[in-house]
Amino acid sequence: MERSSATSGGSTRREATRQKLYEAAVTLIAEQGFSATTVDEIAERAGVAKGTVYYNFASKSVLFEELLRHGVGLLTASLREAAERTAAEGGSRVDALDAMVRAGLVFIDRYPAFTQLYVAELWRTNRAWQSTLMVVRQEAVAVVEGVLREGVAAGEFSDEIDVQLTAAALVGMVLVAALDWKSFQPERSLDDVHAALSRLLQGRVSGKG
Amino acid sequence: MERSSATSGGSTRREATRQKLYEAAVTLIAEQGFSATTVDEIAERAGVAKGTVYYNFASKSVLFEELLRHGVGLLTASLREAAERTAAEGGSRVDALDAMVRAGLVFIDRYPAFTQLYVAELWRTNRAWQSTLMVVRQEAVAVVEGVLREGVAAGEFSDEIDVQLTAAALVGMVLVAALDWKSFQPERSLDDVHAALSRLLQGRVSGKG
DNA sequence: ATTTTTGCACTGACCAGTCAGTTTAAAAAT
DNA sequence: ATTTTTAAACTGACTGGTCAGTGCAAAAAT
Repeated sequence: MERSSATSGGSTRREATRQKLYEAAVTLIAEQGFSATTVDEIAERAGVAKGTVYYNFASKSVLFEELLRHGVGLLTASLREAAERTAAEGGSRVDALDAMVRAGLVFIDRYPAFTQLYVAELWRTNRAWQSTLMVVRQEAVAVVEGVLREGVAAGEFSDEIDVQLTAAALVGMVLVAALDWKSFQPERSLDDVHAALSRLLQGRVSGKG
Repeated sequence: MERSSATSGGSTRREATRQKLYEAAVTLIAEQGFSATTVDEIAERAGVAKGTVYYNFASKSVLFEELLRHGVGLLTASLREAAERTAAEGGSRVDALDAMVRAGLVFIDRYPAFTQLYVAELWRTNRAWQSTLMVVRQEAVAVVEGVLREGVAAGEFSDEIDVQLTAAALVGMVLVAALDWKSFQPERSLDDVHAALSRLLQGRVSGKG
């Protein structure tokens, strides 16, 4: 298991330990919440000594904050990639929105525990990691807002839409539908769920279809 | 003795105390989460001794469960009323959906803390009140599903829509948009937010408008 | 040789739940 | 009317347990 360090000083062993801790923490916190999850549990599930947690992270809160940043970083990158790919392929803004819906679903499909945890913490106030959460939320929502704004500028969307609120509503639509999917109809395919949301997104609900 | 408890107003001493405890608990738990909120805090904010909490509720969890039931009961009643009123006035199913969106917004406007708390707990697993939450969620979503199903039967909605998933998506849309409203643009009026969501609901996003 | 991990004992703060005793107010007795 | 009785409602100090974080010497990995 030798992994030569192409990058500077950063040790690979340490990184692997941190990754194990992220994975252990994310599922436990998703299930139980931050306060109800103990550091001993996290260490045990990660197969690591408690001292190692504190060797790698300053505190339980810091571990959680870095976990949040890590996870949302993945989501944001994925959304951005979807929007850019669509644009490069000459798709419309609606196509871009649709591609982002799918990217969101793929993310939630792959990291359901992280999504649960994120939703559970997002609207809390008076918490230590409040500011981290705000920053990280804004990065993700901003990608959606960007596409909406471009669409309005290009005359593709009505200039009467409320960009900020509409972005929030779209994110909510995907988030809640996907969590419902995972919780109550896990046997359904991603394509299936995507198709249902596309229909809603494009207003193809009314009418006999 | 004979506490004349049947006075329909429900204004026995005990009932008043329980109400105070609900109000104290809902804001604290919304801010901090269940585990991070102590019974001492709840008692203090309610202006009551800790023992009183345990005189009125079997445990901290039971207090929370009854709080959940209480709150979702209000929401469900409100959604149902909105749907029925619209039908009685001869409105279409889209009108009913729209009225329910507004009822949801009104509820969140009035009980923002409850909404926060509800969303934060809804998708958690392995929690004591899991089953309570499921039941209570289903009651609320079922109202939306009912309207969608009627609409499909009446040919008002496409028979290709996925009722369950669409209902979840609609609930999510309103929930997330409203929490965003309260968190980041609290100065906006309810009508304003409602208008933005109506537009999205009716697919009036694409096009120059 | 240095970084990282382990194992484990320890501390001090914190907290859910208990319980013996006190207050409240309505009913019964005088 | 006034006093006495009763049961429900409430109080708050106390207990037993839990948990984040520490300290450190030895071991393992690089």
